[in-house]
Amino acid sequence: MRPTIYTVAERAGVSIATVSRVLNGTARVSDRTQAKVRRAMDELDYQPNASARGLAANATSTIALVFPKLSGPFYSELIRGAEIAASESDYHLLIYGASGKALGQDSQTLGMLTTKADGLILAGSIVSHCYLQDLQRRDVALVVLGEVPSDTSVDCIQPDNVGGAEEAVTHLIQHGYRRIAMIRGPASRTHASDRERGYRKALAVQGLPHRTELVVAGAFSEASGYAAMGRLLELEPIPDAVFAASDQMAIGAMAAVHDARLRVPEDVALVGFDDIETAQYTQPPLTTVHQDMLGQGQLAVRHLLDRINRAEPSGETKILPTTLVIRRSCGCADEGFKAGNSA
Amino acid sequence: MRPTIYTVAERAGVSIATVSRVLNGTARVSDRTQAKVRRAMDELDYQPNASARGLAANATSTIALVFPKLSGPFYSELIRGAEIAASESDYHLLIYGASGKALGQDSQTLGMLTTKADGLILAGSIVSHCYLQDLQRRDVALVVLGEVPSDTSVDCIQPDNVGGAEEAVTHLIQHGYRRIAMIRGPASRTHASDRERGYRKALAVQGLPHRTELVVAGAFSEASGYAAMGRLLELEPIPDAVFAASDQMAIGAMAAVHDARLRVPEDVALVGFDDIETAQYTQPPLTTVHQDMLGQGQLAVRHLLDRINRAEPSGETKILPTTLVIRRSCGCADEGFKAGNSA
DNA sequence: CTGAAAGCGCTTACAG
DNA sequence: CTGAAAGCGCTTACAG
Repeated sequence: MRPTIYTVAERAGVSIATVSRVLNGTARVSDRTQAKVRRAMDELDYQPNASARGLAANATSTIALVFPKLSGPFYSELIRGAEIAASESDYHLLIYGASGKALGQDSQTLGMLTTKADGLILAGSIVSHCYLQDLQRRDVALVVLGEVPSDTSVDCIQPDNVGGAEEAVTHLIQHGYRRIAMIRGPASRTHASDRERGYRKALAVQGLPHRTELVVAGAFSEASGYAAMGRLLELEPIPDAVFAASDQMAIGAMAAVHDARLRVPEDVALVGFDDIETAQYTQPPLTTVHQDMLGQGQLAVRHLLDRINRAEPSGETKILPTTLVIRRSCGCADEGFKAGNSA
Repeated sequence: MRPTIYTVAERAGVSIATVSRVLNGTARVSDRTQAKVRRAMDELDYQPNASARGLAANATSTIALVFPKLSGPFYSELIRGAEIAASESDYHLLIYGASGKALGQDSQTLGMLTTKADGLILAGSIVSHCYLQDLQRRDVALVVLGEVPSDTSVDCIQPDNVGGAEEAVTHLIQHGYRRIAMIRGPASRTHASDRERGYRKALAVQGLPHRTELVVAGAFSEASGYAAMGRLLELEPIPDAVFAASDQMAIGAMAAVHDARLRVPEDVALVGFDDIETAQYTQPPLTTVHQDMLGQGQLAVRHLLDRINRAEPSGETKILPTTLVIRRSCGCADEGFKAGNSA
């Protein structure tokens, strides 16, 4: 039915080895032969079979991107970045969302993915320690996006949580705010504690005291940010600025301020972290720390391809810089949006 | 190195055919043998090779989801829906973003995908007419998400553009608005003209005249919505309500209203279409027509799996219902968000 | 219920 | 520069 490498070889009057060579460019083929083969392929509309290639070459030209749950404001940019970098190298992207699966099943699935793809990118610290070790033992090419158990030696990619937070809080201090609170994330997440570390560091560098009552915990969600801000507004006096460890919490916090008949930034300034798309559209637009998910996706793929191609040693963690995006919630005035946002 | 079906067979003291049978459940195997085989598989931590299976069975258990460009506010929910439905049937999802590729190359890539996946979902009407015909001729299992050339007979899935628009405009009329404008999409898109059709239908049903000066064109982007609203605000009198054919245009329009020192909904009411995530966070929150991208993704995969498994005839187009999400930009009062949005 | 064997469509030493 | 041939790890008639 479908043309195979045999059909092409026959039509071109050469052996299948030769067809394979022009297909892959793995060896010199004379120009004349090459031309004959290409013509035959064109005429037959030949498509090499990916499974056969995968079996023979022991390489699939695909990368699997695994998510804990396929939701949240981040993963779309991540996928886009990964897809861009993958297609640059003629790789394909297999998406797996480990949504509601039991752990045991997950281990099975990761195994399966391992034969469908040449390497795995694990996003959002899904995989428990033992799976990681298991995958490493099997010598699966691997990179983790996000947090990683400290005692494993997997390659991993992270945003600069400490530096980003420090920059945000320093900016608030430069505005003249002195009573700066923080809504932090859950203690279990290293992302959260890194961002708190940045907050403290900024205070220390600028010579401000660190008051524990100004740090309240959230859970990275809007609702938890709303509640946390509620608690901060009961302090006397209320903080003059708040740094939230995620935009979602900042958005919740902003609603709490509105509901208390106060204004951002006049009564309380607010800065978030992440720069999710929504941050541009809050009222006022949210000043926040941009973490480049597109770039992280690209970097993850490129790094993984490196590991697939050269079996280098591993264990490094790459920190991607963040940038402070200044909008209005911090007290700065910005341009509004008719300027940009074309298309 | 890695265990194969031979390793397992040897260890279990059976033939590879038997191992294959318990792996796939394709034929009765006695309980005793089955147990032996399973134990051997466990002990060896055996993972069947996907490429070998693909080659032998001529089926890959994967579906490719192809995007014109992997961006915009929709595709993430679409991917999530597709992934959920795929994993329910033990399929995997291959993501391909036909970003900046030339058309010729795309044809090549679609061919390649065809051997890596058992079926294709084409999102956002990327594929020109001739590719579609080409794919159909090759008998590739196919479903299109979105617009489709009217003279082809591919299966396709669409939101109820006409009905959704009609419901939105009817809601505005019930609010008492009479001078209702529309910001439409580009004429080339059937989505756009379907939504305009719904607008006209609502006016007609409610006995309102259709004034051509109240319909201005946009390009589905924020900036074009901003510009379009600018033109509407020059009319005398200005419209008392505006239906925008996309949320992105509605968001641009809202900014134009603010910049003109007018208020939504007091001076102009506003309704969008799509219900992108941002719509909840505009000020005021945007009333809009929700189109269920998650559901469309799931439906697309299920439909495709049907076609893969039973080679039924094709050509139908499924219309998914939309729902009007009432927030505040239309003039209704809503609850605000501290109620919902937990986690 | 189980096995021997052919075949899926490629890649890649090995010769020449 | 080119070809003959083995092998990748499965599935699936065909026998029994």
